[in-house]
Formats: sequence, structure tokens, C-alpha cells
Amino acid sequence: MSKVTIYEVAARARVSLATVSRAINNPEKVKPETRERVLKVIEDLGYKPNAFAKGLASRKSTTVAVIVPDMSRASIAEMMNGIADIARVYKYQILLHILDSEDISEEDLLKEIVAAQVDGILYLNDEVTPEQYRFLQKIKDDYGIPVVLTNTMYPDHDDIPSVSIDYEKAGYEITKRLIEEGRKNIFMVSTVRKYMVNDLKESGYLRAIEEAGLTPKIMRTSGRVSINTEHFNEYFKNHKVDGLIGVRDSIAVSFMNVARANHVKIPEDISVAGFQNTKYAILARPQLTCVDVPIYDIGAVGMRLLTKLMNQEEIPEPEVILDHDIIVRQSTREL
Amino acid sequence: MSKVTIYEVAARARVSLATVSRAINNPEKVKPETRERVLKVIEDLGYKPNAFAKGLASRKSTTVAVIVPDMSRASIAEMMNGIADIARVYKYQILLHILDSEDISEEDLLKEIVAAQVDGILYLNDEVTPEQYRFLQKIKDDYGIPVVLTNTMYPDHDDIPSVSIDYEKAGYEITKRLIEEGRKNIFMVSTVRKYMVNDLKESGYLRAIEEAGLTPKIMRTSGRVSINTEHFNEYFKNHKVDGLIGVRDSIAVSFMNVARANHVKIPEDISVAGFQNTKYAILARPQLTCVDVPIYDIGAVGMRLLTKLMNQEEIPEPEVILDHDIIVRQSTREL
DNA sequence: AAATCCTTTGAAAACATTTTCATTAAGTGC
DNA sequence: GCACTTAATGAAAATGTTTTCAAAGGATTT
Repeated sequence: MSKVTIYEVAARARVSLATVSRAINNPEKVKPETRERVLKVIEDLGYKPNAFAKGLASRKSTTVAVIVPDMSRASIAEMMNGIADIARVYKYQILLHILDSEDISEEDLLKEIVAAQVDGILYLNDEVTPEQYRFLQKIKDDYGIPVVLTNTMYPDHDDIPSVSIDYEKAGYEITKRLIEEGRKNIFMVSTVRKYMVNDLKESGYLRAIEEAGLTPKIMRTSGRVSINTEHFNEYFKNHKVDGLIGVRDSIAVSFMNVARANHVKIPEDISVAGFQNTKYAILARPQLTCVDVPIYDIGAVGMRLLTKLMNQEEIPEPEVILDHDIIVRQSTREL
Repeated sequence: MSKVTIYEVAARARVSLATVSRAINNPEKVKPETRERVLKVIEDLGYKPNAFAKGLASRKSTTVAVIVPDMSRASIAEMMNGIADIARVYKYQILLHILDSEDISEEDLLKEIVAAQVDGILYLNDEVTPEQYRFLQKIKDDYGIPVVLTNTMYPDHDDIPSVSIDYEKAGYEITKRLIEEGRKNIFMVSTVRKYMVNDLKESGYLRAIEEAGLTPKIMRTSGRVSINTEHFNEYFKNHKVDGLIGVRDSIAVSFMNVARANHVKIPEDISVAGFQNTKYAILARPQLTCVDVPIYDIGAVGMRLLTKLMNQEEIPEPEVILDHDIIVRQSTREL
């Protein structure tokens, strides 16, 4: 059956509770032969310490809260894999919070998380509003719970550590690549809704465009693929375009679909590039050139960073920037 | 600061601990005016009950464990959204376990989950081996923790409730559709690794093929898109094909890519269909005809079912079958 | 041989709730 | 006005650990 407690283990091993607890948590503090005996009994009885009692007594939960906006986004899901792998290594459990589309009651979430007594928080939202940032600071300061941001950053602040790539640089590089191909009318297609990471991509784009003396052209569209088709058809009827960078792979792919339906050749007429290097990029025809974001690693490194913070270890740098690549495929010209 | 306990609330409201507890958990058992007063103090102090103490004393965690094989699979991720939405409604927390690719030590996982004192378990793996099934039965029987399977089922057993669509029927219907288009050489492309759901899809395919007096042709490929290209090129050089059904959208899409690279016209020469109705199906050209699996709903219904089991409510039917649709797009002929 | 220091262990307190049981006060029926 | 029920509350036990403190015993030093 279920409930075998530390009492039974203690009785059977003819030791006190304290010794059983020590045999489990501080093995070096108990005589080897007693330890053996205790562990044998634990094994025989299939004893597993009650997590609540443990958490209550030790004031540690070995649990981290992971807050995500929407699990169906490929980047979020892949980050979860990285987080889970590292969490497993360091024996942390993951309490998952998926934010409700609109009514994100931050106050409630805060309460819930604090009540759950997590040891740390991983915040995966790629948009961090000023309110959200303050709210995370509050958790950190008032409750002493460490927080790590992944795949995003909050400019000019480094009191909350973050793990990301340099999106500005990536935006710059991918734009530069199209410029080097000789493209003159390069659009960046971003989202209507403002995301921090997309702003950074845009900054990088602008820097490259201005450096080259070209005119920046930013179009904003819905994140929804189905709407894009019409939107693109409408918009690009009146705009000259020979290069296009989507802030997400899916945006770039849906643009390619529209372009090809209009008998525009890619990459002969237009070079197209995206961000993220998801399966969409590979399944598309032509295959999509894009910035490869090491999203699994971002999750893994973020989790690792959090474990350090939870153990009060020193961290050398609160803003971790991972390397990115540019994967060149058939949607851009060769140089 | 952090730790405001029930003692402080009790003191401030000039009542006993018991009354505070009741005001929160059994409001009808305390006089309205006392309740008001207590709740006011709770509000003022920002009191939130300690989850560990609560769990320890009440022997309930209001937490469910969700076990998934790999979060980056689109179907898994979308199911999580459904699960999380329902969990939120019923105030359950989600403890996420992502199985490690190969070394799934079921024994350890069992221990971990039982130790975490979860009230229920949602098992999202779309493959359930006999060992895994026994292991789930053990959790259910030995520890009395309810378990629900989603997007899969275990044939000839109904002691563990499941939520899924009728994959056999779906396989039958989509095959029938291609037959009605006049296709004679219809392949099903399945995975090398055996999955229960894929077996069901194959059964349905076989039934339709045999009914029509055609020859069944099942090809097995890796799940990995990158490998498929070569594999397809090789295989279909020597096989006549005018219809193809992929057990996943991504398989169907990668086949279409290969076919079109070989100047095969879709749907004129070959009709192609897939399963799941993911974003891949919409981003592909031609857009993919496929079985629409209500994956969000499967997650949501599974979670709802679990809440009922956790509250010892009667459940009318241990095997819930949700409806599916067939979404006809441009990768198949019109009828 | 005494003093000191480790090592090993156990008793009991602490952790923050829920829940049971008892008590008091108030309401109801006759 | 009395017995009886019901509503509201509090005291204390129960939940299963970890951790502190003290003690006992053995080894080491002087």
C-alpha cells in the first residue's frame, strides 16, 4: 500500500527519526553500518519521504515554476525540453503555468506561485512589459525567489538575469546578408503586437539598412498565418520588394507561398529569410534561410543559471548571450 | 515581506486558527460577519496559505502530474494548452514530467510522482507499451492515484480511462476518400517505430483498401524529416503511386516536396493526405488535406475527466472518443 | 588518569496547516 | 420555562518531515 512513513523505517531499523533523515540527506553524518541498515529498510519498505512534510520542514521545494505564454509556439516547446533536461539533472520538479491569453492576472499568479513555495521561477515570455518586469522584481525582492528570463531581455536593467541570443546582432547580420546579395528594397515583416525580441530584430535591421544608405521598410502583420495571405497580397501589390525578413519562420514561409502564387521567383526575384530555424523552414520550398536560434540551449542554460541562483552561487554575468548562426538555404541567393 | 501565517491572520481578526481555515475552505460554516472580517485581514496582510502545510494536513495537493514524451511535438504542446486551461478552471497545478528520450526509468518516475503526492496523473504518450500500462495500473491500484491516457488507448482494457479520437475510423475515412477519387495505388507512410495510434490508422487504412479490393501498401520511414527526402526518392523510384497518406502532416508535406521536385503534380498525379491538421498543413503548397484531430479538446477533456476521477465522481464511459473531421484542401482532387 | 575533542545518536521542537471534538450560545418546540 | 437541537467557535491533535540541542561513548592529547 501507500503510506509508509519515516516512523516505520525508524522502528524497523531500530534507530530514531533523526537518524533516518540523516541517512537520506546527510549520509556522511551517520555511521556506515547504520546507514546501510537504514537504507536497506527504506529499500525493503519502498519508503519515499512525503514531499509536503519535507517541504514544510525544510522550507525548500526543489520545484521551479515555469511561466509560458502559449505552449503551442514551437520555440516555447523546445525551450521546455532544454529546461526539463537540466531540471532532471539537478533534481528539480517543474510546475508549469501557461498564461491565459488575455486575462493575465499577475497578482493572482504571483500569489499562486508564492503559495506553491517554489524555489525559483523561469519566465519564458518573449514579451516583458514594464508592469511584468516590476512584478517579477517584486517576487524577487519581497519573497527572495530567484527569477530568470529566457529568450528575452529587459533593456537597461540587469537585476533579473536573462539568457538569450543577441537579437539585435542577428537582425543586423541577416539584413546585411541580403544587402550583400545586392537587394535594395528589403522589408522586415514584424508583428502588430509589440514584442521586445522583435523590437531588437528591428533595431538590428535598421542599423544595417541605414549603414547601407537604404530606406527601411517595416511592415506589421498579424501573427496568424491564415490572415497573412490576404494581407500580403494587398500590401505587396503596391510596394516594390526584392528582399524580405520575417521575424518568425512561419511569417517568411507564408510570404513565400503568396509570392510564388503570384509567379514571383524565390530567390531569383526576392530573397527571403526568417528567424528561429523551425521545422517550417525545412519543410518549406524553397527551404528557408534563417537565423538559427539555439532555443533548446537557451532553455537549458536558463535552467542551469536558475539552479545556481537557488543555491546562492555567484553568477559571473547576469545577462547571458548565446551564439547564433545563420543557416543559408535556398530562399536566398548565393554570394 | 514574505511569511505571513495563519496565526497572524487569526490574531488580527481576533479568532482562532480553525475559524480562519474555515473562512477560507468552508465559508458556509462561519458567520458572515466573522468571515468578512477574516477575509478582510487576509486581504490586508496578503496572506496565502502555505501549500506544504496545507498539503500535509489535508492530504491533498491539488496538483496533477502530466507525463509527456517530448514537448516539441506539436500535438503534445497543443494538448498542454487544453490541459492547462481546464486545470486553471478547477484550480489544479501542473507538475510537468518530460520523459528522457531513452532511459525512461519507470520505477524512478513512479517513486518521484508518488512522493510528490499528486492527486492525479495525465499520461500523454502516444505509445503505451504493455510494461508502461502495467506500471500505470500499479500507480492506480497501489496508490489510488487516478490516471488518464490522452490521444491514445490501450486495446481490450478499460481500467485506465482514455480520451482520443477513433483513429481506426479516421484512417478508414481518409483512405476511402482517396479511393473515391479513383486512386488505385494508395500508400500509407507510417513510422518505423511502432506507435499504438499509428497501428490504428493502419488498421483503418487496411480495412478501406481491402473493402475496395485494392492492394495495401505500407511504407515505414523515420520520423525525421531530413532523412525522408532521400528515403522517398529511393523508394518511389520503383513503386507506382497515385495516393499517399502520411500518419503525420509533416511526413505528408515532406513527401509532397520530394514529389514536386520530381515534377510530379499534386493533386493531378498523386493525392496526398495527412493526420493532425497542424500549421505544416496550412503552410505547405499545395495545402494539405488531412484528418483534423481536435488535439486541444483531447487535452481539455482528458483533464476534465481526471478532475472527476479525483473527486470520486462517477464517469459514464472510461473510453471517451471525440469527433474528428476531414479537412479537404488542395492536395487531393475534388470529388 | 584526567581533560578534551570527535563521532554518533536520540528527544523534542519546529514547520503551517486542517480537522476533530468539545463548548458555548442561541433558537425551537412543547 | 425547560429540554433539545443547531450554529459558531476554539483548543488541541494530527500530518511527516528536518533540525537543533544535548548526551553518551570512544579516541586522543597532555
